[in-house]
Amino acid sequence: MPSPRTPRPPVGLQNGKDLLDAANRRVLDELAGDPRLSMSELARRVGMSAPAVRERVARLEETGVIRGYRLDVDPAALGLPVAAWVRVRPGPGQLATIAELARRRPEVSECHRVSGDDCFLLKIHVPAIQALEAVLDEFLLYGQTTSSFIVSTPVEPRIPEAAD
Amino acid sequence: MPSPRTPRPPVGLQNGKDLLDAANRRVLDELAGDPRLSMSELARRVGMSAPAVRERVARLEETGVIRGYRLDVDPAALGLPVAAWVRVRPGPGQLATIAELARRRPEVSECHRVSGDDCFLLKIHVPAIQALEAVLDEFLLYGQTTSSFIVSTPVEPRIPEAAD
DNA sequence: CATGAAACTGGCGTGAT
DNA sequence: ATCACGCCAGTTTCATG
Repeated sequence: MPSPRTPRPPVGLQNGKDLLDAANRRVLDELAGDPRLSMSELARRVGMSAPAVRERVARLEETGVIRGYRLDVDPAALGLPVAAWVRVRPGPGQLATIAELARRRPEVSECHRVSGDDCFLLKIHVPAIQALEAVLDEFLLYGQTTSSFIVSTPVEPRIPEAAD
Repeated sequence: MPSPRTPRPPVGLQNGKDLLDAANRRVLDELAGDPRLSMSELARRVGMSAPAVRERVARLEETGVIRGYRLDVDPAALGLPVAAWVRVRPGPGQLATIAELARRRPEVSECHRVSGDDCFLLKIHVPAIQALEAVLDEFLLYGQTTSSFIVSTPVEPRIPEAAD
């Protein structure tokens, strides 16, 4: 095994060259599979010493490659089996209102500002289809909505890669 | 050891009474805040012993309330600063083709089957706007697409709750 | 490499069914 | 009496300087 002689004091975020060598890619893949891996186990899998792999993970966190760790809770188990994507087109001057409303509404699990005819894309979770009415009603005070129920998820959230 | 255990039938998912008592809610909230909390620290925060809280977390995993733990990687740090939501409307008989293509394409980080005029909603990450062309081209072989660039994310993915 | 902390295991007590 | 749950104290493994 080569000694980890990586001289990289000033590594910019845009310069992904050093940060994404083969070893770090393996670290990310293994951590993606199970973020709670112990450093020792992670070291075993990528064929490095524990301190070495710890240093790499710390570096990935500091530089923002690893933004954080998240808990994946099943909304259905929380009593919210119905999920929908809702596009919202705000009325004049209501942009900030919609964003604020999305933040405040507990049924909203995600909100993106997007280009195109609609300005926002929201992911919404409710106990039953009927319960969507109350949510939509409030957004309709400030704009127009288009709803699509999520029937299945062929690709669960995963780490993207550049094309081959 | 992989963290998510195999789901088991005994406890119905809709029977949230036992699974979502106050203690478990606190466990979920704390874990959502930091999924890498040690069991000891978690136990301290919710006011229980470590083995007790370990048992609760294990149960939440077994019953599928906790679906897993995910690594949040910044696509920009991976050289993919441009993100877009793309709706895809498959041509006749191309439903399965689109789903398979979404799975295969590394730029796709997420794919939902939805109701409405379009059948699929994809999240796509590319190094630059121009690179979207090649991706769209392949999907356009089997259907129509509508793209919206993600400008910002007012609400980062979070755990939804039922309305008050 | 050494030390302190945390993860696991088995055994025991308690309270509800 | 059984079962479900939590605590305690043992050993082993891990994190960190």
